[in-house]
Amino acid sequence: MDLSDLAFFSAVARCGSISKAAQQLNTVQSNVTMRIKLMEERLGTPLFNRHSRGVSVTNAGQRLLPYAEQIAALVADATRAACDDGTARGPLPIGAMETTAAVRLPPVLAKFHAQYPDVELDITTGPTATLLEKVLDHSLSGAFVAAPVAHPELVATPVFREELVLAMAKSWPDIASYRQANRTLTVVVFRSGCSYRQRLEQYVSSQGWLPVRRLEFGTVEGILGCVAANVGISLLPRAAITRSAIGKSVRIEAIPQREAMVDTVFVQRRDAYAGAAMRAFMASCADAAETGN
Amino acid sequence: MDLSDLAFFSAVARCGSISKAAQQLNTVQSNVTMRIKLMEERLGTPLFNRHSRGVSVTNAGQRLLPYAEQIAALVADATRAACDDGTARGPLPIGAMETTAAVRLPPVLAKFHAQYPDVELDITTGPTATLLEKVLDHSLSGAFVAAPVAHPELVATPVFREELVLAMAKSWPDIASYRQANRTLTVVVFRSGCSYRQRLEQYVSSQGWLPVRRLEFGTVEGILGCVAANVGISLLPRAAITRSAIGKSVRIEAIPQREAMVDTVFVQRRDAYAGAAMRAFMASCADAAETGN
DNA sequence: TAATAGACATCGTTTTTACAGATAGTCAGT
DNA sequence: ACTGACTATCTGTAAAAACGATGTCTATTA
Repeated sequence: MDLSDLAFFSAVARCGSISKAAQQLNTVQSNVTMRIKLMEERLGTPLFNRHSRGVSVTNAGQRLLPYAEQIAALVADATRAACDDGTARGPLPIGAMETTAAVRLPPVLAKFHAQYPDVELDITTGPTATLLEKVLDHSLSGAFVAAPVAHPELVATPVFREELVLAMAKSWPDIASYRQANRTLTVVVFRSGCSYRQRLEQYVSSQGWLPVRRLEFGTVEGILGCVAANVGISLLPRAAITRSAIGKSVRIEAIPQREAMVDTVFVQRRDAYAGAAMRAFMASCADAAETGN
Repeated sequence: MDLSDLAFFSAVARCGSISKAAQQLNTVQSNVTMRIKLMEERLGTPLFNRHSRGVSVTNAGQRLLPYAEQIAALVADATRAACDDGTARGPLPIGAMETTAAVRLPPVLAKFHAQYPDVELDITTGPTATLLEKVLDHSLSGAFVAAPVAHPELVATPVFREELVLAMAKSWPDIASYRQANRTLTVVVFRSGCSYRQRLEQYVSSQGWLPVRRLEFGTVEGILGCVAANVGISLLPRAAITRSAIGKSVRIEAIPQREAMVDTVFVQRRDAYAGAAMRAFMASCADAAETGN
């Protein structure tokens, strides 16, 4: 069994079709057919059921599939490990929550890039759940997400600590009045999956502020804009508000410490190879965590 | 990078020589040279330093080596997993301590073989330490060794419990006399690495029986023969003595419970794929552990 | 029911890659 | 300088992979 065989197999399994896999692999269908056939002969067991609308993986294929993926990931790691001569360079795909990317990362990235110009940083923002998935499937080398993270395949290092505060327009009425009047409260939140959103909803319901109307946004600036425009209230890291230009025109109201404090951790796959670029990046983060926190 | 590339690389690294690796891989030297060269080109980093007496791995090679081995092991696992159609068959290399192999295994193996004739059992005996190494490097699928086993990559299942007893010739003088006379005691033991041997030496020294002369043997029968011939005393599982033909002509003396009881566990690699043959074998063991213990 | 479209299998040809063998170059020890 | 043990390179051959065209099967559709 060959590495390209495994790649062919994975592609066919993913696509559920030999023809589609051939396209994706930049080759012709007969080729893929042959390779799969050979593979099946060598293994002595069929990997796919053929039918008129494509193929479906057999039980044997199901058993093979996770291995194929793990092996591919390991080989990728191996090449990285071998090429890694100790100088930080090459691509470094990192994920971050929107707020972290907006508030904490800019100074870190600026310094890091100045120090290691050969590292091609690629920051992807998204909610915690999405980021974790991407780290797990190797499409991100690491990510900044909200604690706690408990997954056997991940390791988390605390980096930042945020105080979540309520943000509302200066002219926003006293919150207590909503409760008394049982008026509908509009909360401006990040898209589903964001852990800050969960905090806010939890807090809102603990305060008995239902019913609630939600407005979703993908960026800090978007949310703050809405808040400033008197659309609703939100829950954001204090730093995200104070450091934003619009932040000056919103009112901040603290919530109880126990519900306000949230740690931002940097997660990586436990088994992934941390190359020089990665190690340097983590060192920079640790630096930032100590000084700027 | 190809799987056979990794095999070539591993072989060269192991042999420290391209020529020797070529022999081992059943191919010619030029071939290996070329493959390694291509590999180095593709990786962009040299993997070996060439000198007149062979090659030595570079730092990059050192980093790659563990991956190469892990990937090879994974691929082997993957093929097993794919081929495994639920019927137990194929090779099943198992390790066992000498005493376990002599006393506990025969009935288990007999029954297992009757039930699963297509499994090619291959029992290797050796001391615990050696067996654990072999399980770790994938040359054994599992092994019966003395508890406790604490290794992150291994899982251990208790199977048998043995009572270790002192064995000596019928005419052997009272042990206390040795201590009083400060005479040299001869102990007949398994070769180094056996955990029963450790127990015996520990017990002997705890009793203040030094000085001691050691005689090493590799088999239960050999040890019992010596013991019966009045050469010395030994520490063995009670069952190993009572079930042996020579056992009738030796005297058994119990030692305190706390030092006598030892568990035999079955260890496997945590990450290895347990095929149908393996699962069936473990079921048989569990059976034997329940009924015959 | 016959035509059709989409999907996999098969076959012959071409291109690429791997292999074996022979030869040349390199370095340490004598 | 010679020798022995290695590795690098070159070359023709053999094997394997890729390609493109064609065949076959089946579910869908007119």
